[in-house]
Amino acid sequence: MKRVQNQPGKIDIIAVAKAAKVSASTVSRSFNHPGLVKPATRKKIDAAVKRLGYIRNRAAQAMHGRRSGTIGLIVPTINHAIFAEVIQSFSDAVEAAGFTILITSHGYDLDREYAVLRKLMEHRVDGIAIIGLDHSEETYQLIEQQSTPAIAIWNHQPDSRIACVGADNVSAGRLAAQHLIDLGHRQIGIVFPRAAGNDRARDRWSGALAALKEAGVQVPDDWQRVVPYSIAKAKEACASLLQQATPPKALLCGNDVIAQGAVFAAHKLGLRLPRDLSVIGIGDFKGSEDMEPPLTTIRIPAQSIGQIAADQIVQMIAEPGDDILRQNCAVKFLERGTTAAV
Amino acid sequence: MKRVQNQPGKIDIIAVAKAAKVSASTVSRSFNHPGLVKPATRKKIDAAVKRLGYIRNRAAQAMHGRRSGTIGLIVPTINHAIFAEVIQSFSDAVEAAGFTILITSHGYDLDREYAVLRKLMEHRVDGIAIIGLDHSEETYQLIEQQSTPAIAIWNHQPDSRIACVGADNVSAGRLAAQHLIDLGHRQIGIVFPRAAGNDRARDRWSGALAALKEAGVQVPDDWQRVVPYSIAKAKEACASLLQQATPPKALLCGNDVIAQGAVFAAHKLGLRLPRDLSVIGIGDFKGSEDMEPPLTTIRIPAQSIGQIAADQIVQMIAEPGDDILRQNCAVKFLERGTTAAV
DNA sequence: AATAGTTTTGCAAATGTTTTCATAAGTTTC
DNA sequence: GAAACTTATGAAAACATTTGCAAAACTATT
Repeated sequence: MKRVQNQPGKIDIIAVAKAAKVSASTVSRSFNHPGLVKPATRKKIDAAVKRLGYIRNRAAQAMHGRRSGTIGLIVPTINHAIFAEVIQSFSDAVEAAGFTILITSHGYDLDREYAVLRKLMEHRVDGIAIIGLDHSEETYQLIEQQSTPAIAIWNHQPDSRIACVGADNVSAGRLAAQHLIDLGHRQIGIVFPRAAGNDRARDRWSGALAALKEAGVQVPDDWQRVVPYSIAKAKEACASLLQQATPPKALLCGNDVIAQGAVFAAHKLGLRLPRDLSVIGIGDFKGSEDMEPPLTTIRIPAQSIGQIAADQIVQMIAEPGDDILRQNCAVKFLERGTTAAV
Repeated sequence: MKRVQNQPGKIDIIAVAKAAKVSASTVSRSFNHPGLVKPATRKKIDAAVKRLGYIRNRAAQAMHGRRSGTIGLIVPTINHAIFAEVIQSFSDAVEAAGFTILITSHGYDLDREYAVLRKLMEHRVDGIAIIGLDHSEETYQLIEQQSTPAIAIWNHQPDSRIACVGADNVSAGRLAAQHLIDLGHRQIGIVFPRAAGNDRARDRWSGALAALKEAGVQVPDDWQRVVPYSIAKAKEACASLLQQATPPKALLCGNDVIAQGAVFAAHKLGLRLPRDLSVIGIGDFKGSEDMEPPLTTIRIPAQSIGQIAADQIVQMIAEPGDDILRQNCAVKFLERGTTAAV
């Protein structure tokens, strides 16, 4: 039995070719190298495409060593203000260049990170962007071995193993601590996220500690808290910290989410900011500026990091080279309403 | 010149087959139907895979009418707390089922939405998830014509053109208004996002207005504001609203972001919540509960909407059917600290 | 009007996998 | 120890494209 058409709904390039009375090669060329086909022919083809509702098959294209047209993005989680911002700007810039992003999250689990990276590679992404520089040896090896262009987003390190664009978290931590010191604070509490698998947090922490040490400030254990990335938990932890017999007069927070929790905790306890307590965050997340009082913080330019990273990876895909590019995006101290001299 | 290998770095299934001294078919089977190949052979193959660092090529698989293993997700923007939450839960559930998500955003532009949808279809996604039910005719036609399983996330409508899982925004709006009315409020201000291309906002608005009308409450133009989705802008607009000669005693906000802006504006003006002013939001975004005071709001269960939608689309991909499934996720009124009787 | 040059097109091979069918290799069973 | 099954493997076709090469169709030049 000869079928009139392979499948009723199956419109492939051959169907288009037939409808336009040309060969499949010409149709393909008309898409990929329009200059090589006569305008009149192209018009016939376009008409057929429209009439039949044909949609090109990237999977089949990808098989020819052509680009898949996708860039893989690996993030710890989508559901945090800070990553949302960088994801958005990265995605916008990458889409403007004609790519689509395949996004995966791993919940700060390095093994899952490796697994999702593998999956992205199965999809033959043209490039990989990944948050941070803290990855398992396996992960790095896979990237190197596959020679897929890859870029780390979010922090800068002069000796990074792969290309990176981001900020220097050590100096972010240092800057935050220095500000409190400059204001004359000596009774300083520290509230940070867990450092394991999170180089951002670790770097900030070490930067802050270094500055504090240089200034001769000691932070007793009672004034330190490790909290997850959550306003509620941070609020709770800060409340308990501040309700001690001798509470600190300033709180240095590992990021703005924690700082927001700290501000709310202070509100709740009836403390007036910045008179009774100074709070400083790191990150300058969306919303930090709009709080009451507006949060003093160290700005990490998420939006421009995302965009620069996108431009960079697109560039690396277009013309692969061997040198590892590293770009440092300056952090910036923003004095707002939550800190004051002691 | 005979090449020893196609390309130095090109490890395909044939290379693996050679290394394991079996045929390519066996290698393929070993991946896709492990039961059909002898354990000993499988072991040899696995060893070769590992040794050569082979990574399967989904693009080539997809060509066989096999699944591409991707699900397309179209959102207005990633960078909003509320979508971030639903994206995250959707993505988690979908990944658990072995899929990866291709994500695109269109910035509330219906034409771009169509364009990104097309792009997703070029990538032969196995299914499509899209936020809301407000789409261009073109978009709907493309979905129907391609017969790709599709689901709308975020709002429920009994007569939706495609499957949907979400909440009823009309009753969310109604509930919010009713609460203020029940508390005895009559002087109520309204702050909403623009309704164009945003059926969520429109529905909430009409629900709220209906409830107000039934209660005989009139809202003068002076007490209404249309603001973009931004804490800063909302804060500003609310501040100006509240600084009028005769300000309202309650603010009904189109979503929690706006409500947060309202709360900060009140703080700034020295108003005490809920004594001097009541504020209610809609959404229950992450963080709303943790504010000071905690925000009274109507909860839209983003997390479970995302998850149900994911399960649903996976199901639709596994066994396509003709009936359109619609699931309503109940909204829930949450009385917290920002509202009080007049 | 024939030649040389250029532009446009089609044929066929190639891409990396899966799958159908056939065959080879093992097991039972009598 | 042969016959009848069962299980494991390989060869080749199929999938939807792209592309190198060569032929065909034009144009320009003499």
